Amino acid sequence: MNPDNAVRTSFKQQMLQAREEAIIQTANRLLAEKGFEAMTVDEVALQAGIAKASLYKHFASKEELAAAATARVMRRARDFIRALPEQAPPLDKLRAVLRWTLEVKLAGDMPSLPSRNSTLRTALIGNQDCMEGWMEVSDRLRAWIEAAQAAGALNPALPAVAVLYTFFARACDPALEFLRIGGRYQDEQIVTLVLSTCFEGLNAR
Amino acid sequence: MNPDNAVRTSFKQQMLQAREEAIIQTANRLLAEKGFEAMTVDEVALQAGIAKASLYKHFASKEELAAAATARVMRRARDFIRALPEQAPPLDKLRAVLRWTLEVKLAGDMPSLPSRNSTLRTALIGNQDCMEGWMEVSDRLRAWIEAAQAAGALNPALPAVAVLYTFFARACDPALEFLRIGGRYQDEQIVTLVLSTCFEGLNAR
DNA sequence: GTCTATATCCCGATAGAC
DNA sequence: GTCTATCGGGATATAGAC
Repeated sequence: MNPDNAVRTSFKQQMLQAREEAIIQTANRLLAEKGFEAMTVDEVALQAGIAKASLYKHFASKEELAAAATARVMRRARDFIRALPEQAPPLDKLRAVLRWTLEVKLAGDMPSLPSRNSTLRTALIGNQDCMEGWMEVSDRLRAWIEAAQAAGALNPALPAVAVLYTFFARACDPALEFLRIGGRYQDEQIVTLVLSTCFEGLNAR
Repeated sequence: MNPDNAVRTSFKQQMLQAREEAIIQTANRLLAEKGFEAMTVDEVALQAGIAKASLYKHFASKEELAAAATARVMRRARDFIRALPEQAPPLDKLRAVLRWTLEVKLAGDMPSLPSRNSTLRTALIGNQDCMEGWMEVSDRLRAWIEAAQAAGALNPALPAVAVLYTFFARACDPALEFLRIGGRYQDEQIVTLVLSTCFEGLNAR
């Protein structure tokens, strides 16, 4: 096997992977924009500059495509979490993760998936990348939550899992869109507001 | 015109209105269960025990049907708000409204409408009942929010509109479903947890 | 107004040539 | 693997009899 062959193969594979990444990015944006049900495979293919039949060579179904997009954002979250300084206070890290989440959502990059659709749930659970990312993210956040509670920074009366779910729920909080549509606040202010209401609550202190 | 005629007409109209209410209730439940896109008119008609063509005599489109369901829940919210004792502390009333909202959601009676679908948005804005209910609810809540802030009960640093949107957002908070699926908490505990995280925040006090 | 039956369209998925 | 062209199913909406 001559080297040219190897080079050409590698190049081809790189092109393929790049195209696949482009498809996933497009799907990701459309999922964020209109949700799983309203997103059509035609639109993804069109905006990705590829024929629909070609897309189906990469992903066996619309559900698998959405799962790939979900796995991607899970990987991004995992990487962000891993990159946080180990010795920082847990509460700071949790705030940083929530800030990151809100910024991704405001950037239009947070896929919004219905928790009700059963076929999609199956695809998400069946996707190993997706599940692994989710589990690592959950485990690390839960550990930080419990550490923050032990340190007296987070309310220890709340079950850790409830805090965790509260974080996840903020990833699809429509309050951000409401505030943006209102037009009175910049994205940075919106993030600060939601961070504040989430951690400090609505009550006066 | 003899009285019998009037009675019969009134009776017929009552029957019609009752049937229409049944249709809206069914749509409301399905909207809560699976959302606007996944809900089908066939299913609404089937579960309401009516032919689809008959349903379309009452509502010109799927969007108008969803708008009617939305108007209904808006009316219910308005009635609940009106019935609260005028002299109660604003914060108590706000907590009562949020509690009512969460209980309605847990009961499967809170229609979940995508904020992105443009045709649905048009129908909602075009529905006078829907808009009137929304405006009255918003106005009353905003007044209570500002009063609570003036009384030092709610954080005065938060814009009242941000607090308002936070309330509305809780009406479609997936954290409730997550907690229920987890199976470790009863509905009453879930309501208490979300109320606490919303008003007192996640931080220790 | 209610029904059965149907029109019409759109979408997910595939066939088959290249 | 990519394309054009198409299938098959299901959804919204309507026709027309009663």
